[in-house]
Amino acid sequence: MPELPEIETIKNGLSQKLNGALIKSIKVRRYDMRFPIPQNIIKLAGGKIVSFDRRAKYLLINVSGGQLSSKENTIISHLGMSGRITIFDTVPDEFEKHDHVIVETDKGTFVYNDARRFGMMDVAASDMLTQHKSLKNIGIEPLSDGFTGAYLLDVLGGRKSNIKQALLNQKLVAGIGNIYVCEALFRAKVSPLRAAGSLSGSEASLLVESLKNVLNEAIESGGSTLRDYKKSDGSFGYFQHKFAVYGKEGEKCPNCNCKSSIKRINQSGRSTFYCKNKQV
DNA sequence: CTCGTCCCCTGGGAGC
DNA sequence: TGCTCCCAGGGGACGA
Repeated sequence: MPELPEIETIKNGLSQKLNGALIKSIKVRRYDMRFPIPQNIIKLAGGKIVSFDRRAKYLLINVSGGQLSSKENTIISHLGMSGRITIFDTVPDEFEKHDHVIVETDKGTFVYNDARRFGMMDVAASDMLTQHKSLKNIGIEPLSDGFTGAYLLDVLGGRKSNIKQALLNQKLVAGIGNIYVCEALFRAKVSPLRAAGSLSGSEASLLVESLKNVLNEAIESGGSTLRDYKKSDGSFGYFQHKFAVYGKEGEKCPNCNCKSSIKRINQSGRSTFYCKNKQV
C-alpha cells in the first residue's frame, strides 16, 4: 500500500494519538519478515514514544528508555507492498492472520499487519540512524526545499534508464512509488519512456513541481481521511479516487482530447499508465 | 557505478 | 465451488 504520502499519513495518525505514550508491551507473532525482526525489539517495553518520523517510505518511531543499552532507539519500519498499521483504543481480543507486531501503550495499541511480508521492522540506536543500511543511501526528500528542477536535472544527467525507473530509484529521490510516478509524469507531460538524461531544464522543473503537488495533495487527502479513522478499523488506505491515470487503462485521458485512451505498458515488470498523446 | 532480471510472499479477481 | 493464471503500492541480490 504505501508510498511517501501514505507513510506520512500513517505517521501523522500515529502522532496524533500516541505521541508521548508509554509502551506497555511489544508482542511479535512472526519474526520472519523481509528481514528478521530483531528479538530485542520487545525490550523497548517500558520506554516512551518520543516522536514519529518518516524518511522515504520508512516509518520511524523514536523511543526513549526501555531495556536496551542505548538511551534512545528508533524502530525503523517499511510496509513493503501490503503492509498496514491499525490503531486500537484497547488491545484487540483476537488478532488477524497477518498481524505480526502488536505495540501496546497507555494511549492505545497499534498493530503492524503485512500479508506478503515484503515489509520489515528493525531497531537501531537513534544516534546511529543515518548509518542504518536501509537509510544510508536514500536520496533527497522530494518535498524538501533542496529538491528543485536544477537538482533533478543534475542527478538525471547521463542516465540511460528511462525517467520512470530513475524516479523510482530511491537513491536519487526518496519515497516515490509506482502510483505517484505515473501521476507526476502525466501532469508534467513527460513520457515514462524518455531517457532520464534527455530531460530539458524546463521539463525537470515542471516534473519537480508535479511531484511536489501530487504528493502534497495525496497527503492532504490522507489527512481528511484521517479525521474519522477512529470510526472504523483505524487502518489507513490509498485514495484511489484522486488518480488521473493509475489503474485507468482504457479510460479517456482526463486532460486532453486525444482519441486514444490511457495505456498500460510494462516497464521492468511494473505497470505504467500514461497518455501517449499528452506525454511526449 | 549503472543497468536489467529475478525473486521474496500472499491474496484477490477474472476466466473457465 | 474450485481450479489456474495474472496482477499487486517495494526493493534487495546478482551478473553483465
